Amino acid sequence: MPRDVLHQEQIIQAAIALLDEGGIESLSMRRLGSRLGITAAALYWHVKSRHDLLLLAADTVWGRTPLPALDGLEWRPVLLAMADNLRSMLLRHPWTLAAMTVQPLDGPARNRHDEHLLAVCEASGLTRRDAEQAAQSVVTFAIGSALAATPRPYVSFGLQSLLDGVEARLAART
Amino acid sequence: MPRDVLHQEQIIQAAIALLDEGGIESLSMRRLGSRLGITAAALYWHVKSRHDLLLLAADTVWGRTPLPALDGLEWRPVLLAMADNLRSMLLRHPWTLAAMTVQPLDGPARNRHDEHLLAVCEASGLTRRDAEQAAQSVVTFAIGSALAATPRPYVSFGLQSLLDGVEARLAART
DNA sequence: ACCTGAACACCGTTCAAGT
DNA sequence: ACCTGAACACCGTTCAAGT
Repeated sequence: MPRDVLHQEQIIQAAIALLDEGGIESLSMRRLGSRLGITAAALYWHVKSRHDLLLLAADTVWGRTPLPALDGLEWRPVLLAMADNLRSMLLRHPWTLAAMTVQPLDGPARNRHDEHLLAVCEASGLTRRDAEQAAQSVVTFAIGSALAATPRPYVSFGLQSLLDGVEARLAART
Repeated sequence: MPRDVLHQEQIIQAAIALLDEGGIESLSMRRLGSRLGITAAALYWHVKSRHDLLLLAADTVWGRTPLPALDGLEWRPVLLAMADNLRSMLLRHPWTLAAMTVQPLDGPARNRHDEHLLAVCEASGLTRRDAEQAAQSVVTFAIGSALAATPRPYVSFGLQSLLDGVEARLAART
């Protein structure tokens, strides 16, 4: 188990390298194997399938998205930063978007990111339900901006408007 | 040209059928050919490549998204309807999302949709620049909601908040 | 436990050759 | 103008067999 986990880790890293270089098409079991000095068939000892490996790779890069500290007082800039970090990670690894089209991701890293976002929204004073919706809206917009290749100033406009709307809802409660 | 265009049209329709049935993986030139009673190689007379065919198919279904009339007075419900129509089209043909990851779409149908959205935003009284940003924000959110599999009530929250923000910007101008 | 070799059932694309 | 056949260089996955 310790040895095997290490191998799987190596395989995922090599897969990410391949994906970053040539996109989703360039991840083939044969190519990946030869890069690791191994047969394509041998990969199946460590990984269930190409499909599964892709999901593992996607969750891994998701885990590289920085999560800003929660102790700051302003929730808006934190949300903006998280959206921007997520968007730029998705643009840096566009194959993650392709991975999402084959199956909704919910690896541990992705879940940790979602929970962090939710925590920020709750800290703003929104009700639990509104915070959940606000958090989901932010990821939705960030993911959409990557897939739709939305230019940065447009992203900023959309996010600001969204948060303005959320803030109005918040103000209406007090 | 008349005959050939008809053939290309048939090929695209058959491709869409295949894609709707089994997703992006199930569109193969060989399978498509055999469904049309033709060799895979023969398809290349009508279509440049599989990649190209996929983009043609995506633009075709984009063209099936209804565009609401512009004569209504309320821009908000029109925008909400357009976002909802787009989202449900994307969910009905999830392979369009995969197509977007291989290349930003800009077929005629897609462009017509974008222009319609822009026209609605401009009719609201926003400046040209703000209208462009608002329109882009709406597609971004709709596309994101399909890829992120955002549940419908969450989509509604996000879109309402976004439009609240836009409306505030509009009110500030007058 | 981990890996190889060979096999199966596929791919996209090109291109000479047919009609 | 439109299509076929054959070929090339690939795929993912399984599985007996090796160590």
